[in-house]
Amino acid sequence: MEKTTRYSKKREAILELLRSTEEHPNADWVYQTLRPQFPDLSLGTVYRNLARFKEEGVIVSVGTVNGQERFDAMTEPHTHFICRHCGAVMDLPEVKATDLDLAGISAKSGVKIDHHELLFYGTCPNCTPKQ
Amino acid sequence: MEKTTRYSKKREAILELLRSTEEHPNADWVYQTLRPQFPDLSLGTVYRNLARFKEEGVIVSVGTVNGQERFDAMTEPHTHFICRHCGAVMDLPEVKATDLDLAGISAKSGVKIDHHELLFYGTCPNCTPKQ
DNA sequence: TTCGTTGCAAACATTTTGCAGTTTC
DNA sequence: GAAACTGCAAAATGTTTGCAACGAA
Repeated sequence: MEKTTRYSKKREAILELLRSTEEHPNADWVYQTLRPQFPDLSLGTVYRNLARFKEEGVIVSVGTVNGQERFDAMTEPHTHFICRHCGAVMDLPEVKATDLDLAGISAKSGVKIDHHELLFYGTCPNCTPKQ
Repeated sequence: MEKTTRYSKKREAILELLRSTEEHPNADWVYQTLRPQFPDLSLGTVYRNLARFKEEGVIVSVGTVNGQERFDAMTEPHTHFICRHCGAVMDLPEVKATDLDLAGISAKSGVKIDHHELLFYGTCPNCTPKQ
């Protein structure tokens, strides 16, 4: 039997928050940010809903930074930059990995591709010492 | 004072193993694989040396798959495919993210880039049911 | 002999899970 | 009222670390 879905104020708030931020947050950031509004929110609920959103495909995992998974509600593939110093994750709209022949790649390699991530690593402007 | 480096048979074996495999292994795979040869090897040593190699730039982290970090001794950027089902990580030599104007990107966005990763996600041939 | 390296086990951090109470429908 | 959802706290998992013993130079 399929599991039906019921409304949940907290789930709605978590997704709203993910959609309204450019932080590419981790679970704890979501938890801390929603706490003022939902004092009885629990970290377990955040994790459960993030996992659910990921399964549903409503959000995407950008990767793991300093041991913590980072999420993005922008699910179309786009490019990210990860600062090794402060751990910030930001969009890099300057770069597009669009001209990728996905069908051709699948055909040649035999893999079925459903998503891709282009990640740049380095030092963000804030962490670059201005001399 | 700078720390000097001393020879270590186990460190050498760990790096050798990383260089000789296409598995893109995690720490535990390295540990398990070297155990027959080094029955007194400890997981802590594996982690310590992996961290060290990463700092030295001799190996690179491909990303985190099912909560475990995966490594690659091929440090020049190249494309990887990650199977969502079995967690296998493999090279995708068909795809090249070479025609990226790194200098131009840095100039436009203000970030300093030292590495990049192009990751494809999906289902590998082994996990594709052959009907 | 010095000090870098390791084994071991304890400590840590993040994420997952079981269960009883709450909320949605 | 049934079943989904949540809080809480305990458990599980991957990784790091302190310390005493070991090994290289």
